[in-house]
Amino acid sequence: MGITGLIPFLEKASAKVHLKSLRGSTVAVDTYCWLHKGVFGCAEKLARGEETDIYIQYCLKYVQMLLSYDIKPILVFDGQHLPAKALTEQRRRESRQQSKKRAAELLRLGRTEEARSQMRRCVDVTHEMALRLIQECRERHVDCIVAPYEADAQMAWLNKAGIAQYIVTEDSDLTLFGAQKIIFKLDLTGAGLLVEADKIHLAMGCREERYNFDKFRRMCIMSGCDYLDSLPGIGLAKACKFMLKTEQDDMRIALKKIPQYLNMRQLEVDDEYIENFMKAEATFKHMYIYNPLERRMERLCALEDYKTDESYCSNAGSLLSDSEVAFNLALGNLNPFTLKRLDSWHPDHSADTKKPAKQMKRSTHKSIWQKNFNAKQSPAKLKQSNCALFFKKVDFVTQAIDAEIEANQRQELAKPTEAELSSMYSLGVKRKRSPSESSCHSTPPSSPAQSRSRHNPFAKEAPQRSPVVCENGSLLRLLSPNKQSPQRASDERSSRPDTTRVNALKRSIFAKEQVEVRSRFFSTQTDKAIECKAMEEVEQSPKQTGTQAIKRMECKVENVEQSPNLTSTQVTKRMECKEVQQSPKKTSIQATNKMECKVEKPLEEVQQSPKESKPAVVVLSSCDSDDSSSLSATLPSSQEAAMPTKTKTPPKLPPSARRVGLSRPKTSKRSIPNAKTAKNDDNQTKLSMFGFQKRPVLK
DNA sequence: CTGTAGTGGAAAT
DNA sequence: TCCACTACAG
Repeated sequence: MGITGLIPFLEKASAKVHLKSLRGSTVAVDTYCWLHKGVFGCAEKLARGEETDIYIQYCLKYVQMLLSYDIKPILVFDGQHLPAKALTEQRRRESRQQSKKRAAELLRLGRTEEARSQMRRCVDVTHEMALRLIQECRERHVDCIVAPYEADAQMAWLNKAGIAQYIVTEDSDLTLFGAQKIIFKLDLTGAGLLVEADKIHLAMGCREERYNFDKFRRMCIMSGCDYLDSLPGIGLAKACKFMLKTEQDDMRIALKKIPQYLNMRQLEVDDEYIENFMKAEATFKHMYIYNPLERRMERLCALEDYKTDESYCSNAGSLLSDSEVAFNLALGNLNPFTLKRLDSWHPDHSADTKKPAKQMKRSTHKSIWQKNFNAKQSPAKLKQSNCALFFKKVDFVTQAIDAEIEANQRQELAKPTEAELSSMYSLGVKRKRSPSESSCHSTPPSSPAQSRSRHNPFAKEAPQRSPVVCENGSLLRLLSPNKQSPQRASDERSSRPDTTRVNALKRSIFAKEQVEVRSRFFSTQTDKAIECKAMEEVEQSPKQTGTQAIKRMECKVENVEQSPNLTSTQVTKRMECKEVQQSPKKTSIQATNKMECKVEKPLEEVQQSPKESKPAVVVLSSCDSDDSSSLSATLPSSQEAAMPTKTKTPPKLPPSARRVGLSRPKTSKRSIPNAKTAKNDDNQTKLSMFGFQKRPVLK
């Protein structure tokens, strides 16, 4: 449900966000989203009526994650169905029943796969399931609240009242209820998409002074929402166009002008549509919510605020006459539909009957059900936590949480700053030496099983000692002689013994000390074999792409040297470099002249595999006036060995001197047109920046 | 060409 | 339910 296409439409009002930047704040959660996803994991069991708590554990995982970032979660649950939605709910229930029957039949026929898919369709999130989660949350001192009607309105109110600064949901309707900061698509790594209401004008493409929130809400309702289908042929784009065109505030008049303004003569706007439009708008504004501080039901916005006629509020719910019932409903003690009593928890007399189980993390935030809860505290807290380097010592009941928060903080501290990142330019190479390499010949390709484990970020490698880092310049020169000057590189090509000597030296050093050399790739004979393969692909590239501005190069490098004791992570066996957006106009010399390498660490990936070495994107970018010539190599994942290490930008040398000695490989009978030679050189240059040597000339 | 509407696959472990 | 993709209408 929700508004079709609203999240993409709000792209300009949204930004990626991570929970770590929300420390100290309070987040209202649309728990139905979590429950629904959790139910998916155990759909079969539930369909068969078996006992399971998989969905509970799934939700608790999210709760623990929020707590670990010192975020106070408030779990919000749906309450009664609105009369407007009763029909659709009825239909859904029937469809689920049908799925259930079909699933049973398919099972009898032995068609398990099909039965499984039907079972997924028939599972429903019941209030009993919600209550189980609520009970688990109570033990953890995590606030829960059941909305009288829709959780959306309840969360928007919590946001408006300053109790929750953010809302976590998957339902785009939240924006229409007037929530200010909404996080969509929150995942278990803590990343999500933040949509801010005060940026909506950017998405609508209108100046801030001409924008008001009503325009946006009306646009969404026009495009079709839960309470009103759209007029045929009207979607978000047309609705937006119309709302920006009209200055008429009275929708009863404005809506009549839709056909005229949108040049859709055949469109008919009848009075029924207009009435329903007014009702839908009132539903979003005035739905009943529960105010836990005052312990009473209220409208999300007072009728007086909009001078709305109460007759439009027939879909906005009705006030429960018995405040005790309303209170217990909000606490989750009652089944919202039958009002049957299922539990009798009361915040005022709830002693901790049980001691917390081992490792159970408890929230120490103030409860919204506490009599002295003060909503104003939270924004202040938030303000503090906005400081990038703000680390607050949290007085947690359990050490577990404290430790986890500290771990998060350490992790962040360990991340290089932007300045540090830009000063890095080389690939860090985490090398592992395998015995087979002592012969300086390329190792045979690893078995599929092996390579799979290397590609699996969760695959565990043997624990390793912390690497000793070498930044010694002369050692670097020794180890990586072909980087120093083209002259040397070409010398090396002509004199094999040199290379072997260097390799032998490298090996001895690697064997004796655990050294991580902060340099670009070493070039070895093993590498040469790889390079040959890579170069073949590079050669094809100009041919295939011709004069296209964007070339893609993929070099697959296999069997790079390994050294088991260097880093906590893995082995380089395969490296994929993708060249993107390489301007063909740039000559190799230009490109070489100003080429620099930068290392970027995508934070999300770092976050995802904190224990693994950090994945890196290596960007070799030309520093020419325009940035079009850049080469970025994405190392597929952390266990790929080529890892970033710090190195200073190499000294600038005159163009000729800085050509890193790779002449165009004159393989085969393929004659490459002159026009393409430059490009080819360019590629070679880039390869050389990775430490690849010239492809041996084959005659 | 733009925008809407319809279809099929994925969701969790 | 949401997303990506495609077909179709204006």
